[in-house]
Amino acid sequence: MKEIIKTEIDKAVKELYRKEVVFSIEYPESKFGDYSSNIAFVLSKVLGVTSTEVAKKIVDFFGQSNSKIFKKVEVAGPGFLNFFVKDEIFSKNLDSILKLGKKYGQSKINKGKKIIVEYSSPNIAKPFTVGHLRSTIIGDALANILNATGAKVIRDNHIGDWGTQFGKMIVAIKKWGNVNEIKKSKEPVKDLVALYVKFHEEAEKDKTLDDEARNWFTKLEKKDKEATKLWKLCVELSSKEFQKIYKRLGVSFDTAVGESFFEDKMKVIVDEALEKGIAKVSEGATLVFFENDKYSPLMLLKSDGSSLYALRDLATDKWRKKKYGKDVVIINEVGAEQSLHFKQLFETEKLLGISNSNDRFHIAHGLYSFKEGKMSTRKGNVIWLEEVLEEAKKRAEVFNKDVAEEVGIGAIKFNDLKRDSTKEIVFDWDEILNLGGDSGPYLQYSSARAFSILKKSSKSPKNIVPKDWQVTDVEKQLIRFPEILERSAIELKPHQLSLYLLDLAGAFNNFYTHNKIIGSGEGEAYKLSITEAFRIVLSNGLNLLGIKPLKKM
RNA sequence: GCUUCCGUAGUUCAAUGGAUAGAACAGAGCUCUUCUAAGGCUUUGAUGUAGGUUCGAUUCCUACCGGAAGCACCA
Repeated sequence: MKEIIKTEIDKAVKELYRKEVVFSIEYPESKFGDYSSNIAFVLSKVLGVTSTEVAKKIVDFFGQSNSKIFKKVEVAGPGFLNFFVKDEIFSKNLDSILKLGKKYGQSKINKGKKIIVEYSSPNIAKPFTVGHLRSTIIGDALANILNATGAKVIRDNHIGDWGTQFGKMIVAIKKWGNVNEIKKSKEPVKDLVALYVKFHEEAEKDKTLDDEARNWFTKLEKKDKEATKLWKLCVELSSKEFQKIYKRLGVSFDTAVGESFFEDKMKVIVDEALEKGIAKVSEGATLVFFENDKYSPLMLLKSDGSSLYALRDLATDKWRKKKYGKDVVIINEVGAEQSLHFKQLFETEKLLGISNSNDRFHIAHGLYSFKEGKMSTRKGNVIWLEEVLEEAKKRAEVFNKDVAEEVGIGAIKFNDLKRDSTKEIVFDWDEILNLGGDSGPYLQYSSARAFSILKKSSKSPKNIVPKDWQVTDVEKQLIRFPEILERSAIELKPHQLSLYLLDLAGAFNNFYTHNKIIGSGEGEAYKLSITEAFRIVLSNGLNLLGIKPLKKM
């Protein structure tokens, strides 16, 4: 719709002034019309005429042109152009919603693009905690949204199954653990984490432990048999645990290649970087130094010759470009604490010719912070994700018990998706498991409500507008969905979609309380078709966010 | 110390440089003999400070104050 209006204005301006200018279309407060534009301000600057003057001319133009889409065009304030859209546009839009169903709102703005969305990416040997939640939820929604705008999306779980932490694990298992007991344990991952915590406690006292751990990782990189065996054990046990959680969250991936996979693809990169003078050896370690010390140096190899994750990331991206094509766009959904790492990484990739500045993105999310202080795996004060899911489910039982799981997950996911991801969240059970107000359950409830209305009605929806029908906010909101989806995709911000769904549901609930379908008046069938359209759009939106629309609640 | 991100109602969050800064929660008051009241309707209440750019600044720039994160062998 926005595009249509933009074209109309463009035509008018070209005819009146023979100019091409960049301007915007906005959704104003409802009394200022359905759409508004700042075109008069922009033109006023270019032409040196007052904005009101320009605005008036454009209004006159539309007044005479007998527009097919505008009921009314007005000048307001210092030169805003307010557009009132004809009522039949909205019912025509209902037609396309009812006809297209699940396809309504899908767009082609990203058609032909290949996009890798890397998200979740847990570190094996560390617990799956609320910390991993944000990346998993936001990344999944982002992937869905990009997919719905025509991109070929590759969902990539870049599992952290390599690195010094495995040296630590191996030392801990050998010193304080028992392989057979771990294998038999009901919660092997918790046992592993306990060992990981023990390691850090002991390492505080005994500094040689860290050296020992680094040694073991070096051995692992050199394919030492014992090291590899213990490493495999950790990886297998953790993977099982992760699969369980992903299943519960309803998240899946197209590929989940661990960091270890890139072990044999790193040497070439180091050689190339050294040869081109991009990397230098300093104090025995290999590092990339940046122009004018723009960023602090990026370490590729430790002085003992073992690799660091920056190098593995370089190898990963090089491999991705080879596998998926040079034009593939790579998006990492990773916490904001790694912002510097990604800046260094992107810069280095540019120097090495792996990527350019248009095809690498870091979507940084703020961290969870805790009232009780920082959460740290190393110290063992963590909140396990499973705990959170269970608590959510328990709280959601105040609704229909049959859907407690879906409602609980919906609450957790939406809590993350409704806000701009850059901000940090203070972990607060009441906030995260919020079941009322602006929440996932509210949307699920609205969806169940619409389902129920449609199910219980004896009539079937008919999209024929009754006489004297006043266009409602639901109809006006419904028409916005495709634009919101595109905006979400362009800005890489799922919260735009979330907030829209809240507005939409609010408009519907309001509509519903004031438009009960009773008796056999001529408006009933039309009200039902609005309800059906709402049901479709809300379901589409919730599915994109990875939240289950419910039929019953 | 340096760098990055964030400061908006009592609280949690919105606002592609636009109009009277929107919601939700909490508080006050209404609202179910009618398809889901876990709803809906009223109502109280906010841009950290000081400058600058602009017709117009929550948004951009500068300084300061406050919070978080990062800064060479973790990821």
